[in-house]
Amino acid sequence: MARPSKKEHILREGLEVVRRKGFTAAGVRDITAAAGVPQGSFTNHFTSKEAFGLEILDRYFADVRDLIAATLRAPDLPPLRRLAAYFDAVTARLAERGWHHGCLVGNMSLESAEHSEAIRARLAAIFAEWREPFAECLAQARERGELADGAAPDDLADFLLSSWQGAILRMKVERDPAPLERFTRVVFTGVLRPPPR
Amino acid sequence: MARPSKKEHILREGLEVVRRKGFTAAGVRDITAAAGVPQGSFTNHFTSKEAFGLEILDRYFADVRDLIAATLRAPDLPPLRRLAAYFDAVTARLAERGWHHGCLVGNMSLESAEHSEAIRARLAAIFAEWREPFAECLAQARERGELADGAAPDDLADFLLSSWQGAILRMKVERDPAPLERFTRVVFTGVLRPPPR
DNA sequence: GCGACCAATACGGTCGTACATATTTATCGC
DNA sequence: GCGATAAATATGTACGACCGTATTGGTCGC
Repeated sequence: MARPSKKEHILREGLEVVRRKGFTAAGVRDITAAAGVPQGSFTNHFTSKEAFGLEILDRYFADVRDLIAATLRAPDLPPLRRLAAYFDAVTARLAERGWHHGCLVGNMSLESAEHSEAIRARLAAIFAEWREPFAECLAQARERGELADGAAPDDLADFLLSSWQGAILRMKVERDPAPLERFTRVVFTGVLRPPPR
Repeated sequence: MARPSKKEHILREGLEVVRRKGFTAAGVRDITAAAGVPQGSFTNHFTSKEAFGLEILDRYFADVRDLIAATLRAPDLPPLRRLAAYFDAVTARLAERGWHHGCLVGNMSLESAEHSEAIRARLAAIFAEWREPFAECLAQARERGELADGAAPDDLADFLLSSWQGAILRMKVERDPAPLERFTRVVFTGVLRPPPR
């Protein structure tokens, strides 16, 4: 066929640039410079910047899937513990970036969903997939009698996912983990309470 | 002084353009064109685009203050009713825009907080002020025995505010009010429950 | 006539994208 | 084995448009 592609390299470094600067503000030249490739390489691998945006979204969410597998689907933990493990793991990753960059999915939701119908649709699909492991966890918790009656697991899952995005938003503004900690505190003492007995 | 300034006009129309396109993507020429003024007028009234951004933030939040006064501080409603009135009023405004544009504060939090320290600081101040009427409402509800013990009013207020931003984010992606409705459903049945008796 | 505002134009730089050409490599006929 | 071929990738450069900002002079009201 042909020689080894630098596409992966562009995606990896480009994702990083977009996380730092935002999708609109990150120029094609910023991306290729970070990847150490000439400008033309971008055109070769991506039909447009929008197409590139779709690919980094997929790449980012693939990583989220791994995180979900390691936490929400952990085999030997009770459901609510798995939930807590997920939020803790994300918090640790956000800490690595000094509470600066937040979540690519959330960032592009507010920045790019309006500009591009393709990106908006992809984001919607991502959120739909994202909800499932949460809903499963919550359903299991209720089944085991560890979660009081209340909203349906699907509703609760979407609520947690959305609210978590809101907490990350606040974290970005305050550059401080307090909003994340407040989230887990309120959620695990107020929202996900055990049934009365 | 001098002849009537077009600054207000630029701010009003510019705010609209920024809400539609995002702060980065909205060019100075877009703004002046929407206001029907020549380009130079922008330079005359704003030392930079960043300064303009700070002013539209203030302008936007002044409107939020009015909404708060009309709902969260309504004299003749019980506290939790006032909370619901606030979320309903915001939902009505988002509906006017076809669930497209979300909240300027949230948008700039994810898009511009990283680019400009001045904007980040202003956003933090806005959120701090925003929390107060919520915290008051919640404290009153607890005082009147209409809200179960749990998280401190300050924590709960920030949690609600953040989570509401998250719900708006999801609304923007799905272009549908379902996330907003889910928010109020979960919050008013699960988070803000009455004390046991 | 002075200060505040309006108006027009221009600057240097960057944007996303296009394109023509060169280089590398897997595959296949032989 | 081996050279030809075709496909995929790499590269360098250029386009036209737009970016935020600056500058200059005109115009109005006090």
